Amino acid sequence: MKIATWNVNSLKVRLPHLIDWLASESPDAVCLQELKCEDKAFPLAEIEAAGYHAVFNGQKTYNGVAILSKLPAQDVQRDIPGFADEQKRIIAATISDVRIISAYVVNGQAVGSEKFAYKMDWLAALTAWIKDELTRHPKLVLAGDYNIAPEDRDAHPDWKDEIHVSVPEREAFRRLLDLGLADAFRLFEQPEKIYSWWDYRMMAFRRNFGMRIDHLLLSQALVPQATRCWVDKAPRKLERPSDHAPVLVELL
DNA sequence: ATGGCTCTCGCGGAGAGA
Repeated sequence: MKIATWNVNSLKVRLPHLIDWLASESPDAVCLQELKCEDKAFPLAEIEAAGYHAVFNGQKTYNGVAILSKLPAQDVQRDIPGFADEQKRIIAATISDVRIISAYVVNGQAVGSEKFAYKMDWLAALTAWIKDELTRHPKLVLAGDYNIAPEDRDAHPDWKDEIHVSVPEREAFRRLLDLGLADAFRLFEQPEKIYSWWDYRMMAFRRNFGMRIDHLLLSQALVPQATRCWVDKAPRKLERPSDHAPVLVELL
């Protein structure tokens, strides 16, 4: 089973890239973030024509998440239960016997800002909810754009103590791992300087001035099933790319 | 080097992203 996460930065603009990529990679499930479209505008016909089911939690202009899957999704959950939030950042579904969550974590703008406080509150609510989900679903994948580079080696060294690499954010990420989740990427030997996001400016992609902020966290029951995890940089090289590259994990 | 992109809404230019 191949599971991917990809922040597409507008599903409408990236649809041709997505359709081509589904054909070439043939993932069993794909978590998407930053759809930037309402549910009524979701391109369901095109996705179905590509051979995928889709469940989605969309919003105009901002945010929006989806799960595409070859098998139909069951027990679909939208948003974090009990957490009042206008922003559409969560969708969860069971595919086969695996609970899959597509999460678009708050950006946070700047350490100490109001948006940063929202990011920390949001992560606390996510962590409490995932703890609960794990009691019901031993096989769980928490996939998405975390807007956190977990360690120094996950960001170009010019980033220091700023948003995405700050201590409080990294502690929040650690609290997720402490639930018994494992960063699939770090289960395997990896080359250095692998990132999943590069700014559109400054020729950042060409200079590999990026961060690894898109992650697939696996529950303990899934860790022994993981055989490979990698970032697919190919779609980032296309014309009009998303600023994020997809990340994939392969499970037995 | 944090600007200098790219996206959305909507028709000019602002806000957000990371």
